Amino acid sequence: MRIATWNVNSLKARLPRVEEWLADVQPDVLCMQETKLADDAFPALTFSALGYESAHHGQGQWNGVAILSRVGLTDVVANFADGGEPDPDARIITAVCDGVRVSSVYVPNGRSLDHEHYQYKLRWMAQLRRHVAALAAPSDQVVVAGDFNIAPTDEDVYDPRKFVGATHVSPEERAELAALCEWGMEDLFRRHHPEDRIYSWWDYRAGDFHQGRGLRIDLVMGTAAVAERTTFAVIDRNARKGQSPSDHAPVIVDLA
DNA sequence: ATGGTCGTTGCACGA
Repeated sequence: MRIATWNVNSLKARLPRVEEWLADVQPDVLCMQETKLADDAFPALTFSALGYESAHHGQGQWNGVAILSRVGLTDVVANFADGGEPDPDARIITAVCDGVRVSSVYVPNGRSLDHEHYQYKLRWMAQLRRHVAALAAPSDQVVVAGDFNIAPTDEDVYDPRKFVGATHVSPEERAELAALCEWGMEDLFRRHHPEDRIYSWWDYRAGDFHQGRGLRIDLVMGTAAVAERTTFAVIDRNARKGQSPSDHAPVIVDLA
């Protein structure tokens, strides 16, 4: 099973690139973020014609998450399932695909450490853990994939000096991610690339992509039962090149 | 050293 995550930064703007990429890469499951579409504008028929079932949780112009699958798509849950307050933003959708419970997540950006949105980000990560725990046990096959807006370590940042005092790298955010690992999840890309400095997001400005100035903030987290099945992981930099790319590249993980 | 681009929408703002 090939599972991937991609923040497409507007599915309306990116649909041609996504279609081309699906045909090329042939993922079995794709988690998308920032579709920026209402549910009734989601191009389900386009994906159906390509062989994919889909589930979308959108709100219109901002946010929006989806899961495509050609290996089954059941038990769809939009928003959090922990019984707490629902997120007013469309940032998480969950489904079961061929025995793996998959969540597509778009973690709040945080904006700055002194911004209210940063507190929202920290609360969101805590609720994500309650959501996962409400639906599954650490011994189950569980994947949480998406744009976490957190670089797990300084190895995931092109120049950590430039991010002192910024979001995406703060100890509090990293502690939230570590807590997900303590529950029983692992960064599946890192498992296969323990030392490589490889990024998944580059600012559109200033030629950051071509200058290698990026962050690895798009993650595929998986429980041990999934991690043991992984044979390969890659970040598809080619998808960040060419005409009208997203500012994020897809992360791809293969399971035996 | 600074700022640089996209996407949305509407005539800024979020990332």
